[in-house]
Amino acid sequence: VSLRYALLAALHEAPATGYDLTQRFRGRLAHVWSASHQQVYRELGKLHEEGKLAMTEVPQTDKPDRKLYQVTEAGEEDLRQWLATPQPSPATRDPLLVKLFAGNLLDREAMLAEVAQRRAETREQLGTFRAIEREYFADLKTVPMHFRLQHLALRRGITAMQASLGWLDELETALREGENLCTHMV
Amino acid sequence: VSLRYALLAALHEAPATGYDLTQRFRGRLAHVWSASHQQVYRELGKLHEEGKLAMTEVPQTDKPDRKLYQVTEAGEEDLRQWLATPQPSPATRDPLLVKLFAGNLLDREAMLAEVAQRRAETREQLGTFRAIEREYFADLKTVPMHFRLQHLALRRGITAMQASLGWLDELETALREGENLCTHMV
DNA sequence: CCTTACATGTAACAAGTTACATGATTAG
DNA sequence: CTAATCATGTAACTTGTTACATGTAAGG
Repeated sequence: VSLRYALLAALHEAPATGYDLTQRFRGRLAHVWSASHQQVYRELGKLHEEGKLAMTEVPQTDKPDRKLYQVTEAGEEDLRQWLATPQPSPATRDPLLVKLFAGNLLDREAMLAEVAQRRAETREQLGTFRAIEREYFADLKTVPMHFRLQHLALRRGITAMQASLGWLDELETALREGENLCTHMV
Repeated sequence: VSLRYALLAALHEAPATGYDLTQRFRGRLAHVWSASHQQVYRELGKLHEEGKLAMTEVPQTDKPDRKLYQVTEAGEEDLRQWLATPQPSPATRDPLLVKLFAGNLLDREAMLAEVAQRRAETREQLGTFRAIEREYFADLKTVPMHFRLQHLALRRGITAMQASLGWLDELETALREGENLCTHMV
């Protein structure tokens, strides 16, 4: 149920359109929450219907009109209540880890390629997170509370990516070592 | 689409019933994949219908009969093909991180309570993972390949939990410090 | 000419959650 | 008497993904 609250929180920060929100979920908020534009538009529609969001159409020439959403009092109250309710930790579901349990069916070369790909993705993510850190959290002196918490959230993303890279190295080493030990990975 | 392959991989390791698989997803495999018993039974039914799994009913006295599943050749081929296909990295979706973006709506006491709860859950998970490590991976000398890879998967879970605990400490510190700086968290 | 950015959506499907349902046995 | 473990499922719902649909403008 958290998508709606992710939207409410993001709109509480600053009013935005569905398009903007989709961008945020792929940029600054990628380590926090993710959603496709279809999900975003659908949920915004629902929230608006329920009176949790107010909508203003902003006409544009040359480009399609924008629908700017902002949180209503009802929406704020909803968000406040959700904030007060402890949320369960998210479940882990990583297909790469699943593969490690396939034993002798695993193909070393394919795995090495996948590890390389995963590493590239992870490095890129890490790069964007660091760029965000430089852009938004350069001055660590002037720290209002909400700023510090957002920075902490970002640090979580950064350390997670770093840990991931370290682990991928270990995995690669193990896969390469195996080459000398046995032809079929049994 | 990965649930079916998580099931095929788990059944390739050792034939099992839906009940067994559900237990595995909550125990040894919790850091790899998770699924509720409803999901497991549903997917097993489909896989069996499609001929990817063979099923044997094992009558029991005193307890309900068991339905033991094992991977067929068609299932193995399917799994092999999936293994050869690179899978996307999983998206992050953590409601606790969402909360950090709610700014002035956030209630410090509620957050501290939630952090404490999350820490307790994480510590427990870490405990079980370590127990598994002691039980299954005590002798690091005798290492067949598939064993090493499973150990690596487990190490991933363990280090993730440790990193999580460290971060929760940082978060708690930040929340407490804020108390001295401002009454409302703006 | 082709792709990217801007900006919105619908429809169908797959995956995951929640609630309900049954029924015996064992341990506190 | 109550709860937990064993063992299976159905039904309804919510969430997330994939494919399809439209239309302009700018940049390489």
